[in-house]
Amino acid sequence: MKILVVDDEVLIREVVKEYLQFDGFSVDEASNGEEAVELGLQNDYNLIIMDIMMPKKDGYQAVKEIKKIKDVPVLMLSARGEEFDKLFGFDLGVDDYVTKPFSPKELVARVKAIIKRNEKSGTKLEFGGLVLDDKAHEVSIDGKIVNLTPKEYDLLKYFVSNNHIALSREQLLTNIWGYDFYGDDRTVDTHVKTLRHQLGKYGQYIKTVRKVGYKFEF
Amino acid sequence: MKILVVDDEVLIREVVKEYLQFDGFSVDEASNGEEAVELGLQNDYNLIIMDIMMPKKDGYQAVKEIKKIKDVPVLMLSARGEEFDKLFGFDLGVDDYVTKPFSPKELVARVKAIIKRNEKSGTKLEFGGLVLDDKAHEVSIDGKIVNLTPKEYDLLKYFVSNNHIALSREQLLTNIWGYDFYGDDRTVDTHVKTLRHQLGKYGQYIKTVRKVGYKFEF
DNA sequence: ATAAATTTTCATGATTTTTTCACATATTTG
DNA sequence: CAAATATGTGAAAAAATCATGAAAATTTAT
Repeated sequence: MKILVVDDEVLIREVVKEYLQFDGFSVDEASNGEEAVELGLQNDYNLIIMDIMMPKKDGYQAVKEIKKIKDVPVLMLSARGEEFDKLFGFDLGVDDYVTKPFSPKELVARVKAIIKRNEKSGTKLEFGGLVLDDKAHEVSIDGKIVNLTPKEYDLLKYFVSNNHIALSREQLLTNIWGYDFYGDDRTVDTHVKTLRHQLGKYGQYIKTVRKVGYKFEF
Repeated sequence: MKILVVDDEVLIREVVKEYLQFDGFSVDEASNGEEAVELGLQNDYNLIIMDIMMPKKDGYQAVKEIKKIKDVPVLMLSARGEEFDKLFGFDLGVDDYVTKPFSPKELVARVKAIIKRNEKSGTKLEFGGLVLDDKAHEVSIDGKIVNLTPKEYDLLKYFVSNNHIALSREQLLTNIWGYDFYGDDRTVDTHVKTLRHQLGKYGQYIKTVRKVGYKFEF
């Protein structure tokens, strides 16, 4: 769960960050609209918390530019007195807003509410930064999508859904390749090799179980 | 546009009602949870504004009972200090909340925001410059209307309403062509080809999921 | 009824993926 | 330690899958 906090006041950023991190969110910061657009387009955030009044590029403009390209939820921070109408009248597609000064607790509650609304029911298997989204048929490491071949994907899925369980080559073959696979046992080895390589630092979690096969252990 | 305002304090109801009516909403009132449930089930409201602390039946309970039967947007009113977590931790499906004391202007802004959200979801699906207006049965790219064939339209609609979800050819065939289609799987491929072509630079967002099918991913 | 538009089929070639296999490296056993 | 056994690796062969274009079939409009 990644959130981008955009505000020119470092103090506010820090407080918000702390609270969000306490609740398990990973937080990036930007101090103005330009930085926000840059980060917002580069990364996939679950939410962007955006101040309105900022130097270089204000919050309205930044949101507009990001939303043009990406569909990401936005919560606006506005100083009390700033026009609400401006926020909603203009079709920015803002999900929520909070007026300053705000209680961090309330902010976090709203953040959770937005994320919940936007959550596509989780068929996600997560192991640290390794995420397998079965619905999307997609694997990512530390937020970056890894392109796995179909077999690699199936293999990984089978591994992670059998965390801590040693799996024989035969078992892997019958369950992933199908009962009618008559090829070489060692085919598994090759796929484990490529999969380990694809998973980078998470490759080590596929452990070799000598004389038996392999197991995933996180 | 009909809104139900539920609060045991008549003064609050009156103020809220006045502001909403000024903005062209039609407003009903209820002074406790029981009345709220009754009215909520009888009428079709675009929104229910619900206080939490009330005699006879509290706001939580009332919302729960109404939501069980009907899918209607809800905005909760909570006294400052009441637990936010309770609202969101429990899966009530509340759309927003406002803490007392609130500025009527803010309340109205939030009301408009909720209604807008719920309207939008029915008719227009937007992904950057790609807009599918289901009411108009029309697709446009960067403001320019694209002439899609019926199948292309159906296919795109199914894709975008399943953003981030991998769809098998079979799934696409049964859901778009109908369960009684007995033709070739590969028909899908051809339509994806033409659709991609029609969508120009947005064609790339229909991704091939090897060995499975396709997915739209924006 | 004829023309136009749309949908479907299908064969082709390009591309990606899977498998095999030989050799390298590591571990266990006698 | 040496032999035996098991796994890691790279490259090449084999296989599978997809994009594409064109033609046939079907539906819709004129």
